[in-house]
Amino acid sequence: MSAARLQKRARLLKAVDYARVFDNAVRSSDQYFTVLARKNDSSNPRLGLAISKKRAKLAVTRNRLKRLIRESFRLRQQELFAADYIVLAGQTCSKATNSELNHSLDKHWQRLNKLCAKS
RNA sequence: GGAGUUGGCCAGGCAGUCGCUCUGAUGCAUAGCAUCAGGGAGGAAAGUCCGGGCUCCACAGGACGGGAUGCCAGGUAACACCUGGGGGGCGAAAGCCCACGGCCAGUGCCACAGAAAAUAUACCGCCUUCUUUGGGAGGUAAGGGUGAAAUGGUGCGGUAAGAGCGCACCGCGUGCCUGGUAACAGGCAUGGCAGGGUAAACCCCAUCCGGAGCAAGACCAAAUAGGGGAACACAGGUGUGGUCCGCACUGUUCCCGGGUAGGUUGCACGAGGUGCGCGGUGACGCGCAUCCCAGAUGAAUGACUGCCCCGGCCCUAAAGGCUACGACAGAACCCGGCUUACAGGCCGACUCCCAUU
Repeated sequence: MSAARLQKRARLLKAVDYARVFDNAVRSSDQYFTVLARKNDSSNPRLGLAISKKRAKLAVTRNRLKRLIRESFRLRQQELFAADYIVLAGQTCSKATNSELNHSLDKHWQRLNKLCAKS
């Protein structure tokens, strides 16, 4: 099995999973994204997405953001703490370019790794 | 060559790496994983504005109410769509646009101006007549003035002045004839003129329409609470009480029904695509052959790199270089339309102008 895969088990799929993270999480945010994280009981990190219509009006834009976030998570997941992550869309994310968003996400993953290690 | 009109089509391409989802096969031995093969967004997937299929509910039949449509004919499963035709408007033309039934069934409304906005009526004027020379009485609707709109228009006759008062032509109404399936068009005769506009005002007439929607509907079904039944035990425990009886609550196992989270299904063969032939002016229909062409569900269809292409920018030009740029936009039960958004490009038909042969 390749290390850079992103399977269903690495995703948050249920409402209860989301609720657990929102309930008590560490956060990292900038103008593009807010990323929430909470340690989980399984061995691998899991990803959830929350891109609101308010922040990204067009369906095309929302899809693009989700794909970018999944891609970034997929490539970095080996370095991440075993926790549940939720990425929320920020103010200006719909206007930014792909490379800008990728850089932003990289920073978030690093910062959350430190925060999770402390807690 | 230029200006324009119109119909149709495309929606960057190729390669590599890393992924996502579905289908089939094989293997491991099953919440799956691996390998191989194959499929994986649009012309608008959008707005959710119409029309259907499908599903459930309701329903003897009908009426009222409500809504939609509104020249005619055809197409279609159906439509507010499409095609052909008629009428009106715009344009030099190709062509484009039109809610295009009825206010002599009824009711309402018509600001300002104006004498008067519809039961009618007369400000100035014109004519006749009377007169105390201020004006009064009568006739008139041709002229002036108002208005978006004023009781047909033009001309001639006629008259005191005028007036469809009379006549001709036009308009309008009615009747007949001819052509056309029809809308309608044309012709002839006749009536002297009926009498403003507004129906995206109520309304009238004709035709059509039951309601809700895939979160429809069907099936499986935890945990927790609780309902019904059977068997076992018929003993024990708790409460009431001084104690017994009694009364109330409480057991174990199994079954049944409802049903939440969740899952499966509906869910991808269809008013289906492509090609050919035939019928039709056309929309479209018929026949034959052939193809299987997305199926996600916190929601897949992507990211990165390189090359090319098309724009843009730099450069005197070429060569070359740069690039945050690559239209509008993402399926969610499925079709037929409409509407709106849209970088750039390709193909065809037609009109007008200029030049040349």
